[in-house]
Amino acid sequence: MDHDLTIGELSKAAGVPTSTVRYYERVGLLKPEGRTDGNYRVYGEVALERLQFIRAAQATGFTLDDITFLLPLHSGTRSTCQKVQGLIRERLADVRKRMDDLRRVERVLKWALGECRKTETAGHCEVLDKLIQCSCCPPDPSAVAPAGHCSKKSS
Amino acid sequence: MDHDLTIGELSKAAGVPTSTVRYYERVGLLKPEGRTDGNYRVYGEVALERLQFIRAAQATGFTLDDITFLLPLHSGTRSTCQKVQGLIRERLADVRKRMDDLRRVERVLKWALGECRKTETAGHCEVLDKLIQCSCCPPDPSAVAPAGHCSKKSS
DNA sequence: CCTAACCTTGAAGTCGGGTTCCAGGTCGTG
DNA sequence: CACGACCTGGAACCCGACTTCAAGGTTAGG
Repeated sequence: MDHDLTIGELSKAAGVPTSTVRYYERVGLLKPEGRTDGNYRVYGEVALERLQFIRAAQATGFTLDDITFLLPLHSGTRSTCQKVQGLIRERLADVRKRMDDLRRVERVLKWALGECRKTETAGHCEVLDKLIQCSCCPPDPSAVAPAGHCSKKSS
Repeated sequence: MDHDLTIGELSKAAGVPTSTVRYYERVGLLKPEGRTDGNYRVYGEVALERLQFIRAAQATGFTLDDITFLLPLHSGTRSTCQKVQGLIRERLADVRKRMDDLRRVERVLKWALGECRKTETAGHCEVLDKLIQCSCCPPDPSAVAPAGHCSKKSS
């Protein structure tokens, strides 16, 4: 193992386009170990791990900028636990806020679905008018706000 | 209450820059109720609610395009309950998937935080190495993860 | 009446995270 | 030694979501 990889092999192995790998190099995230005689990039296993780390970190919501900071930690540097913890806590707060928002949206959508079923027999689906009024997207002003269906927190 | 708002008041109330409000108007998300004699935009309470919803939805990862999805349906269609329900259900599925993803990420981050504290004394923060191993498997399967490095829990 | 704070439009700029295009150079197989 | 598949650098382009700029109009307070 530990056989060297071309950029294409690396890309394939990590499921990332070569263009993206070169882009990561441009922004300083992932350097090749060296070059061949023909000036091809040469990567080792470590690069694959790094690349996978980058994608994983991205998937958990870290920006490339964050990752620039995380990477040195990942490979070898020590005892910056405090900084790492700070970053993790930030992400965590972020995640929680997003979950709250999602729950709100879910509540609205669920309500809308039920409402829609109710009005189905009426021949005209009015739920969107209502949904629009409490959530988004303007109807014409004539249709505005007959009821307090939005403001309820419970019920 | 329900007094009209200028764009500045609306912005302040929602915590969104006026430039953004105008941008939302440009892309068809939020129209003013009308204009004053001096050609100032006039908004009502409804607009504030909409704006807040837009921001909440955005924060959960919906694009502005997603948020626009109700508009075409709204205008003049009737008895489209089925279509509407389909769309709502789609969004709902979407929301739930996002919540799952978020929960997964949250779990990983929480674990990482605890782990980080544990390994602190070891002098080297190893939590990131570990984070790689459990946090992969991205939301978009096409993007990453060709082969097994996701499923292995230890290495 | 003057001034400062607010508003108007349209166009251009920014930023993150890439992708695409060009004009070649290199490798391995028949 | 020719062919296609791969690689090279650099620059340009793309998209979403804004922000900023320029040049001027409106409005409230002193």
